[in-house]
Amino acid sequence: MLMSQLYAPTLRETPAEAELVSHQLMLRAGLMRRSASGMYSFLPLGLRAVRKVEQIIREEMNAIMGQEVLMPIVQPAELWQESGRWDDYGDEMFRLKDRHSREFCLGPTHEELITALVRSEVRSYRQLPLRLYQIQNKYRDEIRPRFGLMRGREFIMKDMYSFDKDEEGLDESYWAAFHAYERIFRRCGLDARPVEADSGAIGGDVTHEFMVLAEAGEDAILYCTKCGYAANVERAEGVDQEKTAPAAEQKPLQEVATPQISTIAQVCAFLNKEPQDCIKTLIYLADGKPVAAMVRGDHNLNEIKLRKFLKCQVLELADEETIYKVSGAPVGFAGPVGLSVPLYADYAVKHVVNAVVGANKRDAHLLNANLDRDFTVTSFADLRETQPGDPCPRCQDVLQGARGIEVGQVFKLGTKYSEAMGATFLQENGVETPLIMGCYGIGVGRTVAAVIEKNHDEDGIIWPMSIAPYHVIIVPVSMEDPVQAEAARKLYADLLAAGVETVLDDRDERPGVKFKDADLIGFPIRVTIGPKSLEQGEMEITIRRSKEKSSLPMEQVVSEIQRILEGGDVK
RNA sequence: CGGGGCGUGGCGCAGUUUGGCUAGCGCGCCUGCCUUGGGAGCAGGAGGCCGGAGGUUCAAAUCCUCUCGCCCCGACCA
Repeated sequence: MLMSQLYAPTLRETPAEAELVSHQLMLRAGLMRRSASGMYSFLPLGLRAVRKVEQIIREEMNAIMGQEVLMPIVQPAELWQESGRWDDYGDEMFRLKDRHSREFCLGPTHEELITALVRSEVRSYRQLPLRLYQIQNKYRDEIRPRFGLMRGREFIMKDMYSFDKDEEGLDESYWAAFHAYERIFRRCGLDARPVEADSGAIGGDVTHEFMVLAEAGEDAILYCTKCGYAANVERAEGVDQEKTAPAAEQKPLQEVATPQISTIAQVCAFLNKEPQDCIKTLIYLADGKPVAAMVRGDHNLNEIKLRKFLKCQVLELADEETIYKVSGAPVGFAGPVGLSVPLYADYAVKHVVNAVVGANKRDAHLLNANLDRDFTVTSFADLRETQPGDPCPRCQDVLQGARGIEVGQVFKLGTKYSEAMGATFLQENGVETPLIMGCYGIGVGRTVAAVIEKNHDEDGIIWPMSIAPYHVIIVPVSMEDPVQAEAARKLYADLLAAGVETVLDDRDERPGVKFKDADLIGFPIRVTIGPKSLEQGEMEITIRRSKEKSSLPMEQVVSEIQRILEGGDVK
């Protein structure tokens, strides 16, 4: 490709719309442009990187017996009504009607479609296992799109669906996908670590997310350096610890006036207490019924855990009116003493002695509240959000915290969709059984963004060889000089002939401009052709990542580049 | 949806508080000269219904009302 022809409009200045480095660089390097909030057009360079990631994914999916299919973006409402998700998905689903007023959506995912596709064709265990995948645009009307490709409303996703005859089969499919993911991300030059995760709306119990550790990541994860445990904070288990400190003496319960003081921070400042001396009592509506949940003052409640524990569909913080009705006080003064609704407490609450709690009375708190003496709880459970510094649920060592970009997730779905949609097969013993499913997604655009997030410097992108839009850029210092121009064109032709993806910067620009663009776009290898070295019959190779330069005789350039390419990535 | 911010040539911004002359600056773009190992220099030039609609006024980028879009923080998610 000739640089003069390549549609890669680079920007000297950073567009105001971008916050994240990866987003800024994708715009500056001319990889993509925004068309609407959360929607992007890929330009040639960006698309080439995307295609390379897709190709790696295809190879690894095919290697585990995945077969590629392509399903529509526009999906009929009926299928979603069958699974119940037409209502569950809510505002996040892009919905539309055709001219006959029939309802459709832009697919946010494809479980329904694939299940429908398979149920009409798979009849027997002999046809299993079946692993189908597709790479397709998906649509979610995100509440807040942000960070360029990290959270768009339109995004490219690979998803594979597995269908097995039993749990063992599902397990095999699951781990095959799991290990394929490890290979995929490694090939993309990413260190993506699997963490235990919550399955969210998709359903299922066993699931891992693949996280690229990065400050820009939207997810918080916890991990243990000793035993290797790693989990999303949404999922990370809390530990029911034994009491360590000797029991302090229980002081008498006492009510204190706390006018206008309702948050933990305010209470602590006012009463000269520490957050861990307090117990937070939160009033929730679980499927419409009020319940109370308690965590220690320095802890946060994990709503996912509470919802699972209560086995309810909808869990939301109670409105002011309900809180008043339940606690007899405005928001901020609820406490366990004398509360009549079911009361669930996090394990850590067990060990708070002489706690500060709300008095269930406006502008008042209680000092020295103690479990059993002053209040009882309906039951204890793991309800808090686990945080860095907490003990590891596996080995009790200290958990570390980090932020991560979720580039992929694997789920064991079980029979949620096959059952709802009647996708069954006949087992060997003739019994009709729902297919056992798994699903496995990778955000392709997000993966590209994560690669850039982890591979850049102040000058621009540093592509790993495996997904670089082009491998090599040839930069003649001046195309005006016929000797340089001739040498550059010859090298260009030779590299193309050798199958090396090459761009020749034939623009009539000063060398500085060409170097800056080359660095910004991030070609892994640059060949500089200048008058001085050319006199010696030499050219100069610069490695983008290390900035390492070496001059060598021009007839050796092609073979040297091939050597570098065969050596895999240039780190 | 709540909170905050922003819409002025392709990009980055000033001007808006306190209405007033032809709407500026840097970068980019076009032409010419010159220059050629890290975003050169000089000269000339093109390009803007100031997001949109309505209103106030002799006069609106500037004041008022409504509206659309975009970004950031939060609740949701690959």
